[in-house]
Amino acid sequence: MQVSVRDVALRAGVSVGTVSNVLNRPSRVRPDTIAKVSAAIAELGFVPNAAARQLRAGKSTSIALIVLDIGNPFFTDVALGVERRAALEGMSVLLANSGDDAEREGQQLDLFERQRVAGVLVVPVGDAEPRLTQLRQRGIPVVLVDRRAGESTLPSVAVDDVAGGEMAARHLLDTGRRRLACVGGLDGIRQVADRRAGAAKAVADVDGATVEVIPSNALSLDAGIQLGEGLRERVARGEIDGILAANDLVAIGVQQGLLAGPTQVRIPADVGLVGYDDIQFAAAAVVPITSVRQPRDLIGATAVELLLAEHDVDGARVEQHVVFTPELVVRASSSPRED
Amino acid sequence: MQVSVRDVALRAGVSVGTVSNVLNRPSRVRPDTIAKVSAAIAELGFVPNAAARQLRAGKSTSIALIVLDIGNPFFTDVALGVERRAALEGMSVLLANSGDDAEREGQQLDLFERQRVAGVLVVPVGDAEPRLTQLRQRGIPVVLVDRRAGESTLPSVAVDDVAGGEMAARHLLDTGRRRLACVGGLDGIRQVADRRAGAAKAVADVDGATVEVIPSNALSLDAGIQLGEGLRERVARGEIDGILAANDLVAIGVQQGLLAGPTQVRIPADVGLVGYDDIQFAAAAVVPITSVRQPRDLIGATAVELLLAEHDVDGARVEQHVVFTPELVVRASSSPRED
DNA sequence: CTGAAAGCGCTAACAG
DNA sequence: CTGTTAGCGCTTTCAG
Repeated sequence: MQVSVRDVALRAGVSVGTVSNVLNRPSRVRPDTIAKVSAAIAELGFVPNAAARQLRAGKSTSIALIVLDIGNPFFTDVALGVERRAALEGMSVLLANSGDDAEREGQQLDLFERQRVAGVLVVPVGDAEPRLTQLRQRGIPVVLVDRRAGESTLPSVAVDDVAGGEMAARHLLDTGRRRLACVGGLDGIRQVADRRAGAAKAVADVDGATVEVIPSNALSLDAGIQLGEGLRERVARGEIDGILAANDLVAIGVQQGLLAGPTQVRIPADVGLVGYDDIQFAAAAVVPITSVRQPRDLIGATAVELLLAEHDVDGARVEQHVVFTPELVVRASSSPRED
Repeated sequence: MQVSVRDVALRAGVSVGTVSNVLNRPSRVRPDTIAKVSAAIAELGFVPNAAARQLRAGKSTSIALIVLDIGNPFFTDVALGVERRAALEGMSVLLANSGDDAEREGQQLDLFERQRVAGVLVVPVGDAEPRLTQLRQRGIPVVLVDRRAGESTLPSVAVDDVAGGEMAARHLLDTGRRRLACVGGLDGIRQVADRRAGAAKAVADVDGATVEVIPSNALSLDAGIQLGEGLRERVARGEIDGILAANDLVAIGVQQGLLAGPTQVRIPADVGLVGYDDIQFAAAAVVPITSVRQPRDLIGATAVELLLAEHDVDGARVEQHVVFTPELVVRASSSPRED
C-alpha cells in the first residue's frame, strides 16, 4: 500500500540511490533524470517516510517546546516566536503543554527523548534540572526558557523577573501606594519568587511601605477571581492599596473579583493594580491594566538560536545565558492616587 | 554513543528479541529475565528509538492538530480537549498553527504525512478538502474540526454556527436593536459566513430590521480595534445599534475601539455587542461581553473519538459528523436598551 | 520461554 | 552521473 523509494526507482527506471539523490542532493543528478524521477514520484504519490530517514540520520528535524500553560497567551506568543525562528531553519516544532505538572513534564521529556528530537526547549516545572542535564548528556540539546541565568549550567533565555517585580512595585510606591500585596502563585515557581523578591527590594527602600504575600495554587483567570473576591473586603478597609499580580491572567481575574459584588472598590482610586507579561488582554480589561512587558516573541526566537548554537559547537559546548530586561507599561489601573 | 537493544541484550545476557519482548510484551517473559533486562536498561540508560519502532510498525503514535490561530484561546481550549482525550489512549499530540495561511497548512500536512502520524485533526483553511481527502485515501485518518457536517465526506465535529449567529442576532433584536452589523472576518471563512447567514435569518423575521456586513482580513484583537474605531462615528450617529462580532477576539477589540477616543459611545446604551466563542476574556472586558459559547473541550475530545473510530473500522469507514449546538451567554454588553 | 534472522524505508559510501 | 549495497534500531515470525 505504501509506496517506497524502490517503487519510484522501478517506475522511473533508475536505482534507489538516484531517487534518494533527487530528493536530497538534486545538484548531483542530471536534469532529465530529475524530471523522470519527479514524474514517477507524482504518479505514484510517493511521500518519503520521515521515520526511515530519521533512523538513518539519527536525528529528527523537529524541536520540542514544553510550556507550563498553553492557555496563557504569554506562552503561545513565545511558541509563535519559536515556530517562526525554527521555520527559518526548516525545522518544525512539537508543542507540548505540561500544565505545570512535573509528572506530565517527565512523560513529555521521555517521549521527546525516544523521538530523538533535535532539541528541547522547556519552561521547566519545579526542579527538572537533573533530568534535563541527563537529556543533554545523552546528546539532546536543551534550552531553558523563562529561567534566570546562572541558576543552571544549561543554556537559558529569560527575563530579569527581579527587576520586573521591582519596577512594578516601585511604580505603585511612586504613585502613592504603601500597603502592597503580591498576589497569586507559589514561591515554588521561580518567576513568582523572583517577582516577589524584586517587589520586596523596592518596598525596603521606602519608609513605611509594606508588602505581604497572598499565594494561590494556580496562575489562572479563575484563581485570580477567587483572590480578588477574597481581597475585596480588605481593600475596602484600606488594608491594601497596591496589588502586584503574579501575571496578567491573575491580574485580570483579581480585577473581576474586586469589582464584583456589593462592596464598592475602585481601581485605581482605592487600589492600584499591576500585572505581568502584558498580554493583549491586559489592555482590554474593565480598567486597562498596567503590566510588565516581556519580549515574548524574542524569547522564543532566542531560545531556538541557543539551541542551534549548541548544535553547532557540539563537543565544545558554549554555555549561554540570555537575559532580557522587561519594561513597565503604565495604564489606568495604576494611575496616581488622587488623595 | 547511542545505546541500542543490542547493547542491552549483551549486558543482560539475553537476545535482542527478548529485550523487545520485555519492552512490549512483558507477559511472555519470565520475571527474573525481566529483572535482568530492566537492570541492564537502567544501567545503560537505554531509551528506545521511536523512529525505528515506527519504521517497523508503519504508524506513529502521535496525532496532529492543526489550528487556525494558536493565539485564540478558543483553539487552545480545543487543543486541551484533544490532548486530554489522546492521553487516555496513550497518544501524544503534535500541535501546529496554520495562522490561517493555506500554504503553511499545506506544509504542515506534508510534514505530518511524511511522519505517518496516526491521524490529523484539522481546522481547515479555505478549501483544503481535496488535499485532505487524498491524505485519507493514503491511509491517514482525517477529522475536520469546527466544520459543519454534510459539507464534506470527511468525518467532522462542529458547532451549528448558523444557529449561533441566529441566536446572537435574535437576542440583539429582542433587546430592541434594529440596525445590526456583522463585524469582522471574510465570507471565505465558513464559520464567519454561517454566523452571518444565521444573523440574516433572524433579521428577516423582524420588520424594519437590517443587517450589514463589515469585513476584515483577520479575526484578531487588533483587527477588532481597527473595526471598532472605524465604527465609532457611525454608532454615535445611530446608524448602527447592534454589533455581532465574528468572534470574541474581534468583539473585545471592537469594544476597545468603540470606547477609545473623544466620541462618546456607550455600551450597551448606544450599541449592543455580542461576541462568539465565549472565551474567558470576554467576561473580563471593560463591559462584559455577551457571547455564543461553544463546547471547546468537548469539540477537541470528540474529534479524537472520531479519529479512533475511523481507525478501528479501517476498511468499512463509518462517516461521522457531530454537530454541537451553541449557547448564548448574556452579559452587560447587550443589556436591553433603555429608551 | 528464548534466540536467530529477516526486513521496515531510507541514506551514504563506494564502485562503475 | 548512476547503481549497488550495507546498515540505522527495532519488532516479529519461526525454530529451538
